[in-house]
Order: sequence, then structure tokens, then C-alpha cells
Amino acid sequence: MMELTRKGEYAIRGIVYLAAQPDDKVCLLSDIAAAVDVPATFLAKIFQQFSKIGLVKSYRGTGGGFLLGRLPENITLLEVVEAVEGPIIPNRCVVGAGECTRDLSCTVHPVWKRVQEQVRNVLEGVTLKDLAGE
Amino acid sequence: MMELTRKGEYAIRGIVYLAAQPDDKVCLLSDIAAAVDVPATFLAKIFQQFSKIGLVKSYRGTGGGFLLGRLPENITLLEVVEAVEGPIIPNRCVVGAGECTRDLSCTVHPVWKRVQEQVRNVLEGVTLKDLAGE
DNA sequence: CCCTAACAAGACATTTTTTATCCTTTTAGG
DNA sequence: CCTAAAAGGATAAAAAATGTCTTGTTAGGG
Ligand code: SF4
Ligand code: SF4
Repeated sequence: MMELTRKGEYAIRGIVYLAAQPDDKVCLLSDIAAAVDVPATFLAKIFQQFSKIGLVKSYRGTGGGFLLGRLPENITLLEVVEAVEGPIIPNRCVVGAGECTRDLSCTVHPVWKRVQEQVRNVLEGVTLKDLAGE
Repeated sequence: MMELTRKGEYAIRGIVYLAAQPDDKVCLLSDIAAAVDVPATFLAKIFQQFSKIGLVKSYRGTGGGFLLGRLPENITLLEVVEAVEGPIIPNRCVVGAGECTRDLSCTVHPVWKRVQEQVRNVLEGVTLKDLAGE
């Protein structure tokens, strides 16, 4: 259980690659895809999602491509993952009140809250700078 | 991401209900299913899995039914979840070496290891006794 | 011995999610 | 204009989740 999808894995590979490039280097999607071994059309969709929320900046036309939207040290793995996979939700009752009619008295509910918190903490503690290495 | 499936949720509800019953009470599947609001045929499959690994004991025929295989304080939530959902695997590379050809030098790999460990710790720290309440 | 109660096991069906691919549109440079 | 490149939308195949159904097995009781 709790498995990251391909999409998530690809997303991370792609943006970490971007983070490892020189700051101002505009990268072609096709190059990124080849480098991290991901289908280019699929990666395109992923980067569109990144672009919409500003995780990456994109430029169209000749000389276009992608670069990071912020400094690598200011982008956490949590943001990246949630951008493409949605929020970290170990069980639907952690979304909010009323998702499960049992949540008020449920003894399991707090456990999922803790799981959510722990996972978020780990992912939030890692930035793209950490992942891109030196 | 990381969402528990219905199966997992149902499994927990079912076995927690069982843990909340008097120690020697043999429970009918149909009663459990009704009590925790789960399709009986689906819950049957789940309890069959429990039964195979000894989490619950089952008796057939008239007067048959289910009861816990061990004391509630000796069954962790981790066991219950893994019994029906499989191992906690945030990313396939945590399964073992060779699952991903990149795992040797991958900077993300250790992060998933940490996530796995944290989640397991939380779930392992909760027993059915805790969940069944007084 | 037979009948009924209850779980076990396996096959089957439906829906949803994942994992893409393709085609058209928009934007920008030269 | 012509070409490069990303954006957006439609579509499709494969896999997983979510059940259901039928048949088999085990046990108790008359
Ligand atoms: S853990 Fe409790 S509150 Fe959450 S979905 Fe399950 S029953 Fe509902
Ligand atoms: S995190 Fe690294 S080792 Fe794990 S699957 Fe992704 S690339 Fe492979």
C-alpha cells in the first residue's frame, strides 16, 4: 500500500534533473525525458501541472523549454509530490469532518492523522537542492 | 496519494469490531458486516485472508464464526493493514536491490526508506486493544 | 444419515485509476 | 511566414479496486 504512482516517480525524476542543471539553463522537454528515461508525452503532462502552479517556468517557441520556478532549496519534495499526486491522504477521513460518519468516535482516525503528519514531515524536510546533490 | 483502499478500511473496521467483543464470543460474519457497514461478501474475502495467517480463527458449520487469533494487545495495526494491503511500499525501490536500476546513486531512494520506516512505526505502535477501547 | 448453518475458494463482472498516446492549438523566434 | 516548442484536449489500453455469484467444505443436530 501507499505506493507512489509512475506519474509521481517520473515527476520527481524530471524536476530533480532540472534542479541539477545550471540555474539559468532552459531545458527541452525532450532532453529531460531522455535523460530521466520517461515517455516524453507523459512527462509533458506532468510539467504542465508543475507549470500551472509555478513549480517550473516554461517558455514556448524556438529556444523555449523549462526551468525551475524557484530556487531548488525552496522547493520541497512534498510540494512536488502533492502537485502531481494530490494531497497526502492515508485515509479519506483525514480530509475533513464529515468524510466518514464514524470519525467522531473512531479510534483509528487519529492514527491516520499521525501517519499523514509523519509522511508530510519527511517529505517537507527534503528540498530539490538536497536531491540534486552538489 | 498513499490512500488506504476500501478493502483496508473494511479490514480494520471488521477486526476492530471483533477485538471489542468479549474474548470468547464467536461472531458471525453477517453480524460483523452489518455492524461495521461493509458488504458481507467482501468482508468474507478479507476475513479469509486474516484466517490464513492466523490473525483470526474461524469455525465452520452451525455455531461457527470468527474470533481473534491472538490477544488484541498482541495484534498491531501494521499487521492488519499489511495482511490485506501488502507491505508498506512508498516506492518500489524500497522493496529490495535491483527493483530500480538507479537505486545505487539515487538521492531520493533514502527518503522513501524513511517514509516507509515512519509509517511502519506509527502503525506498529497501535494495537487492536488500543483501537477497541475499553 | 440427512439437513442446515456457516465459512472457503474460485470464477466472474463492473467501475475506477493508471498509464499512456495522438492531434490540434497557442506562442515565440528568426 | 515557417519552424520550434509547450499547452490542451480527446482517446485508449492496461491494471487495480470493488464487489458478486456459484460451488465446495466442514460441522452440529435430529
Ligand atoms: S478510520 Fe474511522 S473515521 Fe476514518 S474512515 Fe475509517 S471508520 Fe471512518
Ligand atoms: S526513488 Fe530513485 S531508486 Fe527509487 S525508484 Fe525512483 S529513481 Fe529508482
